[in-house]
Amino acid sequence: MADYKDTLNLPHTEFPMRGNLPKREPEFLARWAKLDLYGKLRKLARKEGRPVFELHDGPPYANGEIHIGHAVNKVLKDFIVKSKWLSGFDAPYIPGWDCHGLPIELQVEKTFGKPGVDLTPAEFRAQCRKYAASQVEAQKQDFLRLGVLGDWQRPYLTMDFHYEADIVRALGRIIERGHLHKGSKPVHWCVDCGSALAEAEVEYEDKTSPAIDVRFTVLDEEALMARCHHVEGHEGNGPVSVVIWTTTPWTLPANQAVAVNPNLEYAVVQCDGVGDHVPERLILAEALLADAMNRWDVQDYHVVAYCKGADLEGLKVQHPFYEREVPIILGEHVTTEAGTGAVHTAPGHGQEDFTVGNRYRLKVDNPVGPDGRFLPDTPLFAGMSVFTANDEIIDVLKARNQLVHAESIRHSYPHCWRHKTPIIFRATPQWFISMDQQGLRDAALREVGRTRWLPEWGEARIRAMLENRPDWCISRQRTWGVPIPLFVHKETGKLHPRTAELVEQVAQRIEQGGVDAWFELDPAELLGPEAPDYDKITDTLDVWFDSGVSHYAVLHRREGVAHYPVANLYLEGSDQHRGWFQSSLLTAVAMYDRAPYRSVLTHGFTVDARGQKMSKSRGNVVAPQKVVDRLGADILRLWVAATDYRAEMAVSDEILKRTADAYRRIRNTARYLLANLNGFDPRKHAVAPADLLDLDRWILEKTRRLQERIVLAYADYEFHVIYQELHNFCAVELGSFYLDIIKDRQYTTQRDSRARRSAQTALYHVAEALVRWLAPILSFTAEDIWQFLPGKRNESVLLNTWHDLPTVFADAGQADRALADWDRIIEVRDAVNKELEALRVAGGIGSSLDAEVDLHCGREILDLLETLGDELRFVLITSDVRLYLVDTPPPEAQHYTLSSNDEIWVAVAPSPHPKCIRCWHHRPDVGANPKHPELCGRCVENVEGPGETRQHA
RNA sequence: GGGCCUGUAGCUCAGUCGGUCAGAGCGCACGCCUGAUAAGCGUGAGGUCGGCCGUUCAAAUCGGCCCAGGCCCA
Repeated sequence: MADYKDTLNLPHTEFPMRGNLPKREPEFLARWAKLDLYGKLRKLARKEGRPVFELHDGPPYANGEIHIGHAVNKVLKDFIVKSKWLSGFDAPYIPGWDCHGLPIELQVEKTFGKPGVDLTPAEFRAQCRKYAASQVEAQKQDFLRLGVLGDWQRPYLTMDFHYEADIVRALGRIIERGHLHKGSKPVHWCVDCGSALAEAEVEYEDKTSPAIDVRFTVLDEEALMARCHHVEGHEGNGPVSVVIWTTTPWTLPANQAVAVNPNLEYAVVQCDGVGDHVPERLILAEALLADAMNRWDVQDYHVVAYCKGADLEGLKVQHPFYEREVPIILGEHVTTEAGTGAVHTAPGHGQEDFTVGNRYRLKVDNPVGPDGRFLPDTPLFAGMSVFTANDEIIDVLKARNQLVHAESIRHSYPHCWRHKTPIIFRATPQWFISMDQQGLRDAALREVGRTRWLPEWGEARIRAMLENRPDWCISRQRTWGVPIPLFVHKETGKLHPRTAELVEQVAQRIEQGGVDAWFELDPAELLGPEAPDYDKITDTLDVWFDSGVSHYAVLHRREGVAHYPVANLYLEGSDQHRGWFQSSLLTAVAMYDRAPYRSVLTHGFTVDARGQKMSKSRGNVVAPQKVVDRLGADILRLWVAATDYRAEMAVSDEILKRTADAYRRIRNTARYLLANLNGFDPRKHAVAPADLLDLDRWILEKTRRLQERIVLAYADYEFHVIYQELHNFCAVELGSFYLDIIKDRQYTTQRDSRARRSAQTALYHVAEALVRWLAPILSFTAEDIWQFLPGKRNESVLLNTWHDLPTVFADAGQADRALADWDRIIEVRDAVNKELEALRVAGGIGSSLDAEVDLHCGREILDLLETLGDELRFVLITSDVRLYLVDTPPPEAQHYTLSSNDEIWVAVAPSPHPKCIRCWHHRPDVGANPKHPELCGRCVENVEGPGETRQHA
């Protein structure tokens, strides 16, 4: 049997079928690094004068390994940046890190001990700086490994000296514009440390505390009773008191109000013998009435009136031992979990009290000193330690007949992690950025309206937060942070009159020597002889302020960008509505009266297959490093692309496996394109659009239209749409139709025939387009493909823009008609396939080429199919097709109605003819040429004649 | 407890203003091919559209309640 294999044009490529990504991706990373791809792109952009699109990076915190959420965030940004490059933009990307703050301090403390105790603050800061740098380096390696393109040589770090200096300058500008406010706020306070504690330094342990019920006597009984609904018409008798319950009697000297829940039902209860008290009326939440009476051991009581908590607002009550009238206020934080439903409120001693107190403009009184003792001017309790004062206060209450009941309880209470001693809440002086004193809130809300929020609900979210948020407390009492470099007059408490100038001088010093330049500064250097009159503030800034001014320290500073710091896009997780989006907005509005971004895009959090959050304790964490090592970064990237990131993003082994399946399909499709482009030189062999076969025009038009959708989807950040389109294109249009059909033409026609070159021309354009579509997402794989594509090309796919696909139809109308015709042909093919399958199951055939088809058609569909002539058999991949105008279709023919309402009857049968060993079609003319007894006529012509011609497929 | 959001086949996603049997690809099952072969092709089976109650001639699509989950607060 003669072998005709070498007369065929079989596909061939060195492009490997398997990606072997974990091993090969690092090779591409090395290429890109050597090439300085990012630098080259920037240079190219400048040369071409491209418009800038700036995605400004939100800095991750420089502590710990990156988790999958970091990966998602950076990969999404990378999709956008790369797609912008391909769309012809100059898309700089400067990655950043957030480097100051408590978590790093805690890490450093673990190793080196406490600042000011085990090492000097300056030494401590040096260690923090070193630690942060090491974390940045480690995270950078992981981000790089994901294939994220950016200026990794020069990232921004909030601890860079110039960044630190700009933080100070930003603060200076905000102060100049009148937003700074000095106030006080309760913080966790350890009386043994004599200092504030951060949330992370607080441990909860059981503690025994007094629990007391205290009378706050209502001053205007009539006003109260007027607000109530009375029971049985009588009002009861005796004094009226609201009863509060507290486990911290020592906070009573600072009391400024009594809070009730506006939605709860309150009862006025006639009690004629609580202890040995005279007849009286007590107010407490109805839901807690039975509990309280039980606690107080009172059997004899009855309700004389009811009211809603909201009805009590504004009534005045008498402080139990001071000459002080305090109001009843409303607070949702008041619950019926314990107590009386009335909460004594001391804004200086509790977070919630502070918040609700702000609303009512209550005084933030703090009679307790740093050592936990009442200040000397505190009546009754001066000098006493708060915990020993508890008993004293109970005695005073008793003596004044204001104590209803006292007992002890055991409950969970915050303790200092160092001393293991109970801590207190104590108001301390702090610095705030005022939301309202210079209209910051309103201006910020206005800017929210001028920003595009994606998804749209982001606007409602941040708006609600801004409307309700309190002033921004920007001061911290920490070591590793940027100083609030202010001088405050010892007598007047006022800022130095030359503050603006001084801040700039400090900034310049910090620019040279980092934050230590302030901490080590002798005030006399700046203030001269005035120095003794001023306090040098040693507070540090909230780290949210650090990252919040990146629009100034990064965008504003970078050359080549417009002078105002407005980024095209910020992109972070949806938690940043409270975090960075807000801190950036507030600082930018405070400094410039405008938002730092035009658009804000958010993504959801990663969850497991069941939609539950990831945590070590649940054991459902997916580590990006593991995914990269096992499957490759491109698989991780493809998963990110495939998932609609606006909601939660589910990851699991199965999901990643499916992603890897999809990857393989895409990769193999690309591989097959390359394999069929073997020997194709686009400059020499490309067929002019007018000379292309119909089927090749079809795929080119399909490709052109798909590209339009893909480019649009990139512009809209709809990556999951791209994934679906791309995958379907590979599987459906290409895999099961176009590529399957052109195999015959590719393999059997002559190497340089128009038939074959036409298909290669189409394949070439498809490949050129596809590799670019892939590049932002499957960056490694696209680069891999790029190296194998025929024709002269530059070093990286990213150095190009979307492929300019040829127009193959005269106009859109003609293209529409052609595509619609092919849709009908595909439906005919589907019908034929069903019949072939039936025949195959019945054992009549194996390959579809073993069969012949008889098609009985209505007039219109017949006309359409006839235009393909003999080439219809290639479209159906059968050995022969016979067309009939429907008359009386044979009984074995199956009837089909197309969606166009065309009707066809399909009959298939095994071909009676011998099989051509070269093209595998069964033809009557096999063996007609004695020189080639096993070949069909067309193959003979292709082997040693002029070669067959094709028009359509 | 509050604000914002999510819930369509095993997986990832479509389902425009409520109206032809709820779609696609993958996966799965079965078959074919062996000239894309740790590939490719064909056929097929999978869904109470989270649940309940309403509005409507008609709801995955509108309203209410509930359940599950997420982010941010309390």
